[in-house]
Amino acid sequence: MPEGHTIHRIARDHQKWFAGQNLIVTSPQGRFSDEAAVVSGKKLREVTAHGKHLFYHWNKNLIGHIHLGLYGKFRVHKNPPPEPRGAVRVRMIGLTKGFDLNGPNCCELVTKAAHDKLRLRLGEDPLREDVSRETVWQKMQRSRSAIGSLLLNQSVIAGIGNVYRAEILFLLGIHPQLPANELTRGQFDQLWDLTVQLLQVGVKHNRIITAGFDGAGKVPKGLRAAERLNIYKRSECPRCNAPIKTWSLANRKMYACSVCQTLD
DNA sequence: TTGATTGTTACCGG
DNA sequence: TCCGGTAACAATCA
Repeated sequence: MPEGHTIHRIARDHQKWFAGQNLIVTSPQGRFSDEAAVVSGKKLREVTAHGKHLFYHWNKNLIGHIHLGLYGKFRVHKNPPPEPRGAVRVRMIGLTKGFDLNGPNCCELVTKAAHDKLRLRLGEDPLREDVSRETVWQKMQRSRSAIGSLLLNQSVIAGIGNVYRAEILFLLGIHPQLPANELTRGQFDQLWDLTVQLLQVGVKHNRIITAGFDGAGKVPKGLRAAERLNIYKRSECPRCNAPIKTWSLANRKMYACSVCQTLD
């Protein structure tokens, strides 16, 4: 389900709802039982996000690391919590509400050292305040990989997924197979600014919206899911009606307009 | 029942 | 070392 905007939204919500509280942490279906006991009843200090990774800081050296992968899902509920649905990996209960977590790719307790090491592996997160656009520019300059491949590479930019990749490249008229080191500085700056803008819109509205902006960049309201996107899962270009081509790039399905997005 | 999926990682070969 | 391709894993739904 998630790209970076979802994860940052969750971090923001969980920080607001649970930070400072002594959460009850359980693992109804096991697979996190020992870890749950370690942190249950301890005060949760802070919830942070980097790319698609979530971190629950109980203390300096005791950090919950969650990655949702393709299927991971949080279900937020008011107290008292309902019966667990499906294989609930971990359940946290705060003062007024709590959540169940199903199907995460990763759900573990890590030390500060492991947390730092993991974050070193990750690239720049456009949604974080400590982000460095120059680092991303340098990595792109050094890579002959297709730009459509690099955008999904979490060690370059952390947080972009398959939907944003297709939408960003379409909006800029860049062919996904363009080698990253052939991007001009101007193109890169455009790409970066658009990425930051779209991800921020995503966090604010809790959904991916890349279509229907007016001249002032105002976010449209009341659009159906299919109308919020330009090209992802479409068959015709909304701009020129040309057929949209699809192929596999970096192991995921790429969508691009056969006319608007050309090489050179 | 089948196939697809808003993801990541390891491994292999060029 | 870089890079692309492939498979494995996770859970849900149309």
